[in-house]
Amino acid sequence: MGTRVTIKDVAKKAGVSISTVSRVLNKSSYVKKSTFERVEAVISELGYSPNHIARSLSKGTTGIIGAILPDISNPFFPALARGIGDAAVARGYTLILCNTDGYASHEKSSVRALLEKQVDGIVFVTGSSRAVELVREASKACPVAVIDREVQGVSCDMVTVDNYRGSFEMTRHLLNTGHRHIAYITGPMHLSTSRERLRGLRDCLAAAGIERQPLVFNGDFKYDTGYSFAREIIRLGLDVTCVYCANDLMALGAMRSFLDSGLKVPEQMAVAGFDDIAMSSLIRPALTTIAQPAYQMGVIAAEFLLERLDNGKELAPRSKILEPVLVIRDST
Amino acid sequence: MGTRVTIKDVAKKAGVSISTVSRVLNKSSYVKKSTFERVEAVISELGYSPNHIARSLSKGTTGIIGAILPDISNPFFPALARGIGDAAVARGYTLILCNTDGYASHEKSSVRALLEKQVDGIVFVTGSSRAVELVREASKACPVAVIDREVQGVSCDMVTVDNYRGSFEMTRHLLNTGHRHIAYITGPMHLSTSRERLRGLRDCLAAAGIERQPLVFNGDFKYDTGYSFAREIIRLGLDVTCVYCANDLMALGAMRSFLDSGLKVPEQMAVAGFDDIAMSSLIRPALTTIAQPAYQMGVIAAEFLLERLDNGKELAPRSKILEPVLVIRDST
DNA sequence: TTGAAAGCGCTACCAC
DNA sequence: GTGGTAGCGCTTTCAA
Repeated sequence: MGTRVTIKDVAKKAGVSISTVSRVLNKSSYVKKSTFERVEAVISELGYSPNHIARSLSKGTTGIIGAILPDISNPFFPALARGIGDAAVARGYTLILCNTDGYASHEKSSVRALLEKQVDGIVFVTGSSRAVELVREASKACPVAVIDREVQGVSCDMVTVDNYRGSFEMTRHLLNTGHRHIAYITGPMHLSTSRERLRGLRDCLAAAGIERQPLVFNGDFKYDTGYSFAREIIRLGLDVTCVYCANDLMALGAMRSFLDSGLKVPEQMAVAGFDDIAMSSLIRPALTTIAQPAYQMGVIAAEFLLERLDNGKELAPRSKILEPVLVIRDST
Repeated sequence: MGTRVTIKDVAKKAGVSISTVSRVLNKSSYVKKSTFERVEAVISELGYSPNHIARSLSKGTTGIIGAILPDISNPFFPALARGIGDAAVARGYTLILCNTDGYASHEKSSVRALLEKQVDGIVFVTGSSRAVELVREASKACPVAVIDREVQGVSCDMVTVDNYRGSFEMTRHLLNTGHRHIAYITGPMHLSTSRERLRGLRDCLAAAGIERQPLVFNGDFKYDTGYSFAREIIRLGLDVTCVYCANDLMALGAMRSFLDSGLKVPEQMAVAGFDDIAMSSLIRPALTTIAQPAYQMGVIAAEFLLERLDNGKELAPRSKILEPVLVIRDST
């Protein structure tokens, strides 16, 4: 814990005013070359580094953005967080990270904490059903970019993946490979992603003239849930040739379950997921899934936000829908 | 972007001085009950929330801690980051996250960014060989807790895992299961974790009176590296019955490589790792590995730091060495 | 129990 | 080109 060197110390030692020191710090207006160099010399001599907090207070911006997401230890989010972080750092911003586990209460306290810290903007991956009001509250204080999970009725930048289309294509693939009796394990239904994926499945089935409805289980994106529903499917001897899950983690669980029960995947039971987390390409049989550009989503969302901060705030809300891609591997 | 309500507005509306408002905000000294309630009413009426930046400037603390780590999208770190974050939030702190990819230059700019932001403390997972000077520089400005990878010659809190012992035990297990011709793929050798793990291996071999030296490959903790060294091992027909890797990611790569080449794991080639990332228990054959309590490490490190911030800074540096545990699964 | 006022370290406007 | 100075919004003596 050293002594804090302030702009005043530099000014005194260089024999100039603090205004001048501030000018060389910010290169904000011309300073005579010799003065400039003298000040710079003193700065490095004293090891001075500006107090960003003080600067923030007087400028009204902090150079910090916040990211609110459900759980960094869920394998889908690290890439996303990395994308946000990289884009932020590239523009000289710094990132505060908040985990909510999808609880409205944690989302609320995260929003509050970030706003108190006067972050310049927030990237928000919603997890609770109270998303709208929280996004709205946050938007009153700073720009917000909603990412991954769509939030209706708010006006802010939004970056998502075309979940409907991804799911539609996956379903078509499933139909192409001969499956007609499909079980589907959903994600939490208050999330747009979950709803869209289910809708994609249904519409594709309908479009193909399949009248048999898929067997739908209400899941929650967790590995264990995939595992147990799969076990149920076996136990009940359900007439199903394929289990398609709303995310990879559940698909991995389901696959494990089938394998543990001695079923051959994909011969006796096909399994498909959604996300394309790292694990999915590494296990065997490798999982057929819909790849989401998570890193890219993070980058784009952060860039939307930062452009809005740098240029005027009065840009119209932008939204970007990224195209997911079907990755056919060995599980289907 | 709403109007910022300040303490002044509250004071005026409540007909008191800003000092009094500050007092009710901080409950720092007695305020007459009726005044207190009136102020509180105005606060919620106006939707006032204190500007943390201003508070930070005058108090000299920010309530923010920084975490510097190599890469949040490397599966070992999310749990650790979550641990740090949870402990921080529990104490009312907020977390800034920086990724360095192990580059000294990025570590340096991260340290700088955090110090400028006046963070109250830093949790540092070192990745470069310039760790010592960076930790030292950071320590001049705020408390630092070094985590996971040990840094010699600095005086700060430190939380690590007993890598030596973990590796020793793994080796004993390998010997117990009959392996004598062991190949070992190291991590980056400038990391204490890598060195300790190698030392554990060697010492255990020596202790068991095995004179044949292990075949050591210099790795870098990456999946692909495990994959290619394994392929080399096959290609060269090296006389080895077991490949032990300094982390799970490489072990997973090696295993994949063997499997792809038609070798049976563990019958024809055993594989062992270190870390116990989620994937390791999910693949088949499940990976034998040394489990590290990553989440707990994060929690403890953050708590060391925060206790130091709350109580006096003059605590002697503490260090905690957690015990890893051998998890025997199917790959050995 | 409350108010006035001096900072915290910096930026930015206004003079010279 | 450079200096003086009024804030930024809050905390914290010091008085009253």
